[in-house]
Amino acid sequence: MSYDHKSIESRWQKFWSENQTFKSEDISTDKPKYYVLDMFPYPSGAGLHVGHALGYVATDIVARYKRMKGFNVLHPMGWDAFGLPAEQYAIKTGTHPKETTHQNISNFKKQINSLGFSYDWSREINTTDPNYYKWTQWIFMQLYNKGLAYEQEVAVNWCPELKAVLANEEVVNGKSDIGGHPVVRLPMRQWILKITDYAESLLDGLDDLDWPENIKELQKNWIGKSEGVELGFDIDGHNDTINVYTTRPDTLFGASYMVLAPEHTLIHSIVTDEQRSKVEAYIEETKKKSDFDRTEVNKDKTGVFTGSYAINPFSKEKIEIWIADYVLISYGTGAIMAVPGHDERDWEFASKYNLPIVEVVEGGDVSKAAYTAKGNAKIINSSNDKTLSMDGLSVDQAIKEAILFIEKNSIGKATVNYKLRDWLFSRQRYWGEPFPLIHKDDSVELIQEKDLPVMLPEVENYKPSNDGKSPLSLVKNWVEVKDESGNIIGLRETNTMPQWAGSCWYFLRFTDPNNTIEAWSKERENYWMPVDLYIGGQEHAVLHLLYARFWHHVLYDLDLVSTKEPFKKLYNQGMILGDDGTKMSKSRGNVINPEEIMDEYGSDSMRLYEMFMGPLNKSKPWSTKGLQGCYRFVNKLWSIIVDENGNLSSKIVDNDEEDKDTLFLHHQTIKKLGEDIENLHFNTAVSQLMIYCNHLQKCSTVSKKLIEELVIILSPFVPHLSEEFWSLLGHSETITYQPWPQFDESLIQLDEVTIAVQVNGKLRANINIAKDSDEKDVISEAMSLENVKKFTSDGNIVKTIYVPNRLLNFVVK
RNA sequence: GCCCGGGUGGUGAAAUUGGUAGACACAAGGGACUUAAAAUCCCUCGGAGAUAAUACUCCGUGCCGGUUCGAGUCCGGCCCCGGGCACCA
Repeated sequence: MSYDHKSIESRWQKFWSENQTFKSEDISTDKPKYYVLDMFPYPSGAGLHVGHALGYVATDIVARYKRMKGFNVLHPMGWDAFGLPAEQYAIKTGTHPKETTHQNISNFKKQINSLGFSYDWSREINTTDPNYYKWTQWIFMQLYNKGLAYEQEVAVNWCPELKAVLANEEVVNGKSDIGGHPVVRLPMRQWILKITDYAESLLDGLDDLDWPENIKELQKNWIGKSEGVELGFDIDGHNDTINVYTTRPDTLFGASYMVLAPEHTLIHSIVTDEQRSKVEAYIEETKKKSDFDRTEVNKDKTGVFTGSYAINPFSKEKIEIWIADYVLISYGTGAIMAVPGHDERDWEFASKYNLPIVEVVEGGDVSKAAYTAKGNAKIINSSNDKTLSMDGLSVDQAIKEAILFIEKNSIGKATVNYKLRDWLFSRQRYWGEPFPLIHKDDSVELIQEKDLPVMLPEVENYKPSNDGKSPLSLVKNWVEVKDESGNIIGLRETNTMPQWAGSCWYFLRFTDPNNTIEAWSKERENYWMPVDLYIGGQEHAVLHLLYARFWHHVLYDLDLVSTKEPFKKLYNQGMILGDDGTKMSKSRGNVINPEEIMDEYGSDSMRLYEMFMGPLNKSKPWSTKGLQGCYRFVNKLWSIIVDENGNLSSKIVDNDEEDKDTLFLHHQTIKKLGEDIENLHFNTAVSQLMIYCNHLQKCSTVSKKLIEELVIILSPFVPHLSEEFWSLLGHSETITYQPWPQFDESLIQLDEVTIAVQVNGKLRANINIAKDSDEKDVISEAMSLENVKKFTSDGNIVKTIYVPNRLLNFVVK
């Protein structure tokens, strides 16, 4: 009988579902816990992608392995279902996003189940379910009460095409991350979360995390901490001072002009009548520019002189004050001291407008380019009788000296700045979580906790308006909040929360998904958190992964969770490319549909192949030929264990006698599989299984005990097939909770080893000799070989290097 | 420009972290079985040379140099590819 993957796989999927095989204990008193999590998907209409499967197979193998190692495993799945596609589909067709979402989820779930994943479906969650978003709103209330949510008129990233405001993280090169539509700056009233309050905390927490270095680096760069000093420059003839932020106070003597951002409020009071019209025209010009145009690095710098002067607090010289859009109002103080000698941007600007360039760090030629060396570079031209002298100091020393002087004379103080901006948290959208907020006259109030959730109302029109009002603003009887006698007491906030809100805490809800009294019980949270292993794509490096950490840090400070960091170990799966080596896309026609693959070859083969393709974190091209190789392997396994009549093969015997080679491979395979799964090196685990099975195929008999252990270690990779084998081997229970077999280290040791014999580092011969032979014996054996003699006879052996059981090297001169 | 990754056969990749480079698989070629095909099984498979020989020699992990008895692995300098950030003072 041939291997019929369809009937085997559907039979065991049904068995697992009916028996709730993978249900975790809420809290186990005798088993240690292991929480292994996938980044839950947005259930798109396109269905499951082979790239989804890659990460899910990896976590499933770990989950199944840990169960066999005696852990109480939490391996849940859910749906991050609020989001634009369902809403855009609703605008086009009038179908309620709820319906689209429902259909997509059931399709996704069907596809996920057909891959044989061991999820505990009793914990399934859906971010659009009021029983879930009730608690998303509740967490927002905690943030609000802690003073971390505020409303402000701000220049926002408005996308006219999507008719929505986007977060900085969602804007890429002046275009929307989703769809690539142009984004412009517009002032709008918005809800903002003070993530900047947690900049330091988020930076600190990274140190102890077992995350890929590049992701940590990405977050570090995004937070963008810089240490410097904020100091005031007096304005000549005014009472005001201009505050600037600099990381190079050592170059203060070289500050030969100043620049204010065009939005800077001081401009109007310092501009001279003579320059006023030019300055105002420039400000107007700036307003018209998109953020993208303004931050384009290679564009020509422009600016206008204000007519006023400031006094350099170190040199006491009068320097011109300009405005220019290369200075950003949103960073530092919105004003800079310009040091053209040692800053490329300032140099470019000074050259264009003929502003003085002063050399204060020795080593370059400031008439040709800015000289930006730091560290030990020497300070020159930096002394003044009235203030201080820094000549001869290194840059590092001068920075310290300058700060000391600045603080002592109350000119300014040492300051830390971050590139991270507060998180714009409202969207003019229907398909998102409503805010638990009511506007009353001039104030805003949270609703009562007992009134949660604020339900998303039914609407007829999902289209946002052109002026940035959410479709919810049209639902009068929802917006108006009335008291018992029908008087309007306030108006609901009509913006909704961004897509990221639901995913900021879903891993907490999985620990206690059906709790109706609280978001999670402290006890269960304490038992399960943190997530031990989190696998997903790299695209969330500064979005979901930073936002979720932010919320978690806040919850920790509020004593609502027991760990500061939510995800102990993070691992990024690589991308699966099309067989042409490019990204899979419909337009290229190189998309592989997992359903077709599973239909033809079975999900066990597909799982195995995705793991065998290469290292989990690397990008690699799909090859259906490669998959067929795994299919061949699976069939080979079948032919070893099952005979033509579908019974257990007669070569499997109850005899315990085994030859050394088989025992060696058997124990080596158990050891290697365990190590490889722990290290997420699934590709080498699969190849070890292939090596072992190639050997077994050649054996005339194999003991049943070995086959049983083999089937157990196979089961995380090919779970359906393994259950089938397990039952053929005479077991009625699932294989899921069989203990992982022990390996015997002594059987992995060979009695005879091959030692490479080198002369001057070049291989000249191999000798087979008893393991742990004396160095003397190895040398005399080696010396007797013709080829060794040939290369050693020309000179004297000056040195002999012996690596036991591995290598012998003669150094001949 | 700055910060991360990464360059190994025709292809996906291994290499116990300084010790026999190319495991395992794909593709290709040859053979067995078959009327034939599929499936399966066996053999060859980095390059060059040499041989009766799968005895042997030389070259080979992006390029150049260094450390070492010995380098894919460590150090210095480049080149190329992928990703991220980018007028952040």
